[in-house]
Amino acid sequence: MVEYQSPHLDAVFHALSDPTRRAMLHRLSGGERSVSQLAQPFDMSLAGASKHVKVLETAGLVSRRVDGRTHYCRLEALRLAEAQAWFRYYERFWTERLDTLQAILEAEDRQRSDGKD
Amino acid sequence: MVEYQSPHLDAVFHALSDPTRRAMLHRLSGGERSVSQLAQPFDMSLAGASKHVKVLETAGLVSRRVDGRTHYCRLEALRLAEAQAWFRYYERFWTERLDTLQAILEAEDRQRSDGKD
DNA sequence: CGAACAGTCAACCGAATGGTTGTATTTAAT
DNA sequence: ATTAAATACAACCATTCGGTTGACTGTTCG
Repeated sequence: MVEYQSPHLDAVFHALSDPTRRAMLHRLSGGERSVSQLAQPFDMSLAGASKHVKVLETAGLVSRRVDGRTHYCRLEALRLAEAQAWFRYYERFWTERLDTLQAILEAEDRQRSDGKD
Repeated sequence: MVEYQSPHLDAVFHALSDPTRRAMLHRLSGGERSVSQLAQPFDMSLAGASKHVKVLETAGLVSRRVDGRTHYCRLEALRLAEAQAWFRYYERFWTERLDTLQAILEAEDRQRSDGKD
C-alpha cells in the first residue's frame, strides 16, 4: 500500500549507506568487474570485500555472472531507479523553492568533484 | 589512497533504511509534528520513537524547535535533495535506452526529410 | 503546591554489521 | 600432477542497532 514500508527500500538504502559499497557501485558504472577488481582499491581482505558485494547483490543492486573461477558483477539499475523514485514524493519540497534548488546544484557539483562515491 | 568519504550520505542513507523513519518523514511532509505525534502510529515506546527522531535529526533530515515542553520537528529537504542528487550520476543507466531510442527516431526523421527534399 | 505531561538520557539486551582469519572448492597455469 | 588463483563459507570478535525499562528534567494545569 505505502511505499515507505517496502523491504526493497530497507535493503537498498542500507546497502547505499556504506561508502565502500557506494564506491563499488561507482566502479561498476564503468562496466562489469570481477570481485577481485572491486576489492582491489580497498585496504581490506578479499573476504571482507566479498561480503560487501554480497550485500549489494542481495539488495538487488548488483548481479553476478560466473565465468570459470571468476565472478563478474554488473550494475542492476532497476533497484537504483526504484530507490530514486522514493524521493519523487519529496521533490516538491525543494523544486518549489529556488534557493533550495541552488543548494541542490551545489551539492551535486561538490559530489561530482569528490568523485569515487 | 584513502578515498574521500561522504559522512552525510552514510548517515542519510542509513536513516532512510528503516521503515519507521521513512514513515516519520512522510508524516512530516504534512507539516510540523511533535515527537509524540510522530511516535503515535507505532507500537513502540516513546523513548524508542524518540531515538528514531534523533537518528533523523543527526542525519540532518529533520530539525527541531522546542516550545515549552513540546519538541516540534520539521522536514529538512536539503539533505534529502543531496541524497537524491547522488542518484543523478546513475540515471543514465535507466534513461539510456530511452535516449538511444530518441536518437534513433530523430535520425529517422532526418533521413525521412532528406529523402523528401 | 502537586500531579500529569512531553521528552531525554542511561543502562541494558539480543540481533545485525563490518571486519578478520582459516579452510574448502573449483579452475587455470606450469 | 602440482601449484597458484578466484572465490565462497564458517567461525569469531568488537561495535552498532533497534528496542526496552526506569529514572530524571522541565512544563503545564487543576
